[in-house]
Amino acid sequence: MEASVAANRAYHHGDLRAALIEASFGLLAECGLQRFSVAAVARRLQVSSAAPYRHFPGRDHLLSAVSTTAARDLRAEIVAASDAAGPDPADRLAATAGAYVRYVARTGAGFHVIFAAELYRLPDEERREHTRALITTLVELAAATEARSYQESVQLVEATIAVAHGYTSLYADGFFAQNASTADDIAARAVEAARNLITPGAIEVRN
Amino acid sequence: MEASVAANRAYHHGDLRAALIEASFGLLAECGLQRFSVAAVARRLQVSSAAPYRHFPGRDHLLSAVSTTAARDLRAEIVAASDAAGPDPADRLAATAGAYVRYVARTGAGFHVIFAAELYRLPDEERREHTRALITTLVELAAATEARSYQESVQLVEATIAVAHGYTSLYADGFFAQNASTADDIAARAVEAARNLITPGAIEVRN
DNA sequence: GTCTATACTCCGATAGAC
DNA sequence: GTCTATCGGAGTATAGAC
Repeated sequence: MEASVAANRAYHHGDLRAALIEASFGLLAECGLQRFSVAAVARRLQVSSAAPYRHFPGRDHLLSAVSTTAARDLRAEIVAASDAAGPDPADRLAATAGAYVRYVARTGAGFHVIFAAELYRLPDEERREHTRALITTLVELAAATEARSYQESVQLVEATIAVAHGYTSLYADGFFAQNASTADDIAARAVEAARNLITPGAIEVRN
Repeated sequence: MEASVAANRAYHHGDLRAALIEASFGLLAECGLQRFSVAAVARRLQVSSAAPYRHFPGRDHLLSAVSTTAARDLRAEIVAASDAAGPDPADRLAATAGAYVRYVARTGAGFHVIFAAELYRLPDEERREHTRALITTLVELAAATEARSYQESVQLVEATIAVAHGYTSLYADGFFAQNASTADDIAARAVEAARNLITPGAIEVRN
């Protein structure tokens, strides 16, 4: 997999396929999914616009590979963040919101890329494995809280992801620009918000 | 404002400008901001692709007009929803999340359109008035809760909007498609999540 | 105020040389 | 495996007829 030859004089790359995937993240972080294009990725790597088509049949297949990588890496960072959050199941689930915000702020590839509508019809088994694993990990973290049913766990995951994705999306759209907030600031707020909504039971104590 | 002449035989419209704005919402709801184009709106109204440029200098100016309308209408629905939510300030603020989800599900124009990055440089005073009014309304609803400072009110608004926008965004991306959830279902979940995170103080009671 | 027609740019994708 | 060259399509925007 890795390019064993240090210097690759021929044309540009030893492993254009991998370089395309990596460069796609940079493009996504800068321009978003909307303006993602094969031509732009090729420009970024200073190869011709035709070169990527030797490695991917089309734009969507490249995006599918990006989705696969993102699902794998995001899941790893979520696991790491929840492990670092300590033993409380609610803290562990809330930590995933922070991991999500930081990952997407850094790479540009969030759920809108991982589960992009244009990928649904694309039967990429590797991608589906990784996205399934990501969802499974999240649901398990939710199930460890006082969630009473699978349905409730799923809805808890959805709420947590919604918070994280909402903050991320608004951050990417420059909504927090006037505050000069960093990604870590936003991540912290997302964790706090997620933590609050994970334990609604405590609210009943008010009465 | 309204087309007083019932039938307008000449070409296509009595008020193409207004028709363009209205049709833009439909396009946004179906295709999203990403694929929004002047040409597509023109097609939808069965006018030539050149016609819109008699009313708007370019794509961004049309989007700015859409943003203005969306900010005005969304604010009105938020006010109505919070008034319908009763006297509790937390309930009133949480209701805005539901109003947001329903409005965006119906029209396709959320904060990503109202505060679209491409509009920042466009000095449209009418748009800025309406967006300011929208934000002010939200912050006032937040200030009515036990928020202790302006900064805390703003962050409460941000959290509420993040939840609503996150649910909306995931809904638009088809994330809840397998559940066959309706927009009202999602809105209800957004309200519940928002309600939970607005009163974090109750959590302290656990200890 | 809307039309037709057109120029320009960008992207997706393919053909064929090397 | 990458190149150059090219086609077809879509979008932005303008010019000029009506």
